[in-house]
Amino acid sequence: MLNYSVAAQLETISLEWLAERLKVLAEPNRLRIFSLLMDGVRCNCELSEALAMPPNLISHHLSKLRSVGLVDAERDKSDPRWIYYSINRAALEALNAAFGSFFAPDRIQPRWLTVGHNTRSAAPSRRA
Amino acid sequence: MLNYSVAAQLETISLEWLAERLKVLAEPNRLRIFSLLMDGVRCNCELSEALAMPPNLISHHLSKLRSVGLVDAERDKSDPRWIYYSINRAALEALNAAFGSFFAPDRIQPRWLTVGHNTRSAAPSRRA
DNA sequence: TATACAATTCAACGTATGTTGAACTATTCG
DNA sequence: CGAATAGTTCAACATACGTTGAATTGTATA
Repeated sequence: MLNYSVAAQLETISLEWLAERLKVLAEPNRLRIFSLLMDGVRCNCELSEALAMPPNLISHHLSKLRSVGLVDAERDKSDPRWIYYSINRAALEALNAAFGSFFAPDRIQPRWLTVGHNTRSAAPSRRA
Repeated sequence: MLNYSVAAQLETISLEWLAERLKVLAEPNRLRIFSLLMDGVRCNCELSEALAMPPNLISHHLSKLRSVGLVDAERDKSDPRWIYYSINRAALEALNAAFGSFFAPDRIQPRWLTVGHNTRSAAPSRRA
């Protein structure tokens, strides 16, 4: 099949795509920041106070969240010193879709399902 | 409120719980192993061959997946050298539930929703 | 103009982690 | 018994990463 390698490559891409986002989210403090942002747009100083973390650390974690598009930033128009951070809903929905499709329990297959269906058995050949 | 700190602690626990699992999953090779296990129970040697990775590395990643209960192991009764690995469906379902509830797009709140609802405004006080 | 404030950037540190290669255990097969 | 097989464990390495403290940028305020 000609499309096989393409499909395989696409799956590889989406797998890397998913891993990259999970890596960004797989950190307790970033999860806390993310959760506060879910409750509403926040600035660095608010997050810093709420989580008792220095502003530069908040800034570091926010940049990671922004690097994968999950968080947006917008300067205050009346006072440009302030930057408001928010969850990018489209990015979050895309992540949910990818996660749900990759980790869907219905994907789990019993071992011996395809025995005899193919020249290559579902069980490993016990001899070389 | 008396239950507040308890609820906060519970949320902290589940947040750490979620972060721990995401950390285990946030690795491309572990995602590949997990995906193959979704297709059916596999032994180390099968995974090793399919992913072109040394058996000790597969073993290392499998132990990480097992450490959070997402993967089970079972020895072959007729030949104890073989160990069959499989996805723990209950653990996967629990993870899906936690992920879906934490990252549900409907949780996203607009910034100014609770203005005037509390003594503490949704906006940070611009002065000390 | 000098001070205060929001936020980022930079350098440095210790720790965690994926990968590699070799050694080791346990069981089956010739 | 000796060789082969499946799998783990151990030591070592380079890299990635979260945290800290200080310096820097840009804007508002007294």
